[in-house]
Amino acid sequence: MPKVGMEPIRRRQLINATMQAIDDVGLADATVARIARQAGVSAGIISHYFGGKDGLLEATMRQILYDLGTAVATRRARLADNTPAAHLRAIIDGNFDRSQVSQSVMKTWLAFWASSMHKHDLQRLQRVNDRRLYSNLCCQFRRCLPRAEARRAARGLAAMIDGLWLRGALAPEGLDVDRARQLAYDYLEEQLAHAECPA
Amino acid sequence: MPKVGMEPIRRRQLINATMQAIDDVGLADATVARIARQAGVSAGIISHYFGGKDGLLEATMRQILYDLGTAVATRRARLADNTPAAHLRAIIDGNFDRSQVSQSVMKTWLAFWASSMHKHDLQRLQRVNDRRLYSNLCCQFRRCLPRAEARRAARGLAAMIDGLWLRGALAPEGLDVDRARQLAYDYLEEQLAHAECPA
DNA sequence: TTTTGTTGATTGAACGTTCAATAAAAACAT
DNA sequence: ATGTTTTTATTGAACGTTCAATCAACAAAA
Repeated sequence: MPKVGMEPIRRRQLINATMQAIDDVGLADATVARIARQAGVSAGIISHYFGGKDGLLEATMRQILYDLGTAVATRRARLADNTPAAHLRAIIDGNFDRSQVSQSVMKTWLAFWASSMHKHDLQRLQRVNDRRLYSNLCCQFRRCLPRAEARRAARGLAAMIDGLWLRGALAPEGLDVDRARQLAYDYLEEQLAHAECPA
Repeated sequence: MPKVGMEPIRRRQLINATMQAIDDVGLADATVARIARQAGVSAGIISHYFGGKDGLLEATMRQILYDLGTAVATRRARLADNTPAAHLRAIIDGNFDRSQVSQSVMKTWLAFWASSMHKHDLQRLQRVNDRRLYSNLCCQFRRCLPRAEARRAARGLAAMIDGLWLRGALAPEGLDVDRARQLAYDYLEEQLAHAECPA
């Protein structure tokens, strides 16, 4: 089976297998043996490509963050108009696309959230993402709100997005994407209602 | 040291030690040895009083849920007036009191959230709490909103509360309780703005 | 003396990592 | 084309560590 250029393939395989394993049995029971089996490879290969289990978990979180960033960036790139509202809706959409709003990605997110509070490497990654969301929101609100109110609105919308997302991850029936997005839209509109927005 | 009636004392000690250990090193590294050391007792005592580690973790989550329920119930019991708004504010207050908004409780909550997705016993507990919050909110909104809109408002406010709470748990600077509560209040007011509320 | 509470060494299972062995593809030589 | 060597990819058994659970022994109160 050995061919050249297997590295990117195996890395992707193992990252996907990690998410699937976390979805299946949770981070605590996602052993290297299970992940490897899920990917259809041997356990030793994980250390070979990622240096160890920690490296694989970090790479998995990086992948998720990258996918999220891409989802947001893509929607902001092809925007109908340049209004703050359009940008903010694109950010909301990106966060609720999340490459895939699959159960496995949401569960993995939640597992990493909990884990990142004590693993320094993961915490760094998580902070970057958190700040990016807040800063993107704040930047757009700032275009039609005073600084203090822009911050307030950004904090509120960020909390709303994460909250909808969290409850979707925890609910057995899963996340109703359209309903969640609508609630975020509604909140956004209220925040902009009393603002003087440029066209 | 052995005296009669140690059971409730030891149980409380070990539950508190569990939260402290989770705060210190996370659920994954909160071993029975560590928890027992934190409580100043031997490791064996955990199996004696809780049947095992799982029993201790479930008891810890139960305690947190109980404290939350108490915090909400207490505030709803001594209400200035009987308006939906007053009840809803009491629910918000209770959720942001949470007996203590300490880092250890928030971290423990988050750890249990992640864990509850794969441990059946914890999932049951978590669902009960989730439904209780939603149902309490919905019930009050229902007093001045049509059913569909009451549900929408309840979902939104629940998401806002959990989201603020989640972001507070993840933020290194911790949760700014007053600011979070104010954002929840603001959202509540917007939801009630277009409603016909009884006095 | 009996009961209740507690200890901590021991046990066995499970885990991540390592590494010698292996196998196939690629490169090279003929 | 064919045979040979080198490189790359992969395996899986063995190892050392860590952990939760157990239980015989013990201590203090009743």
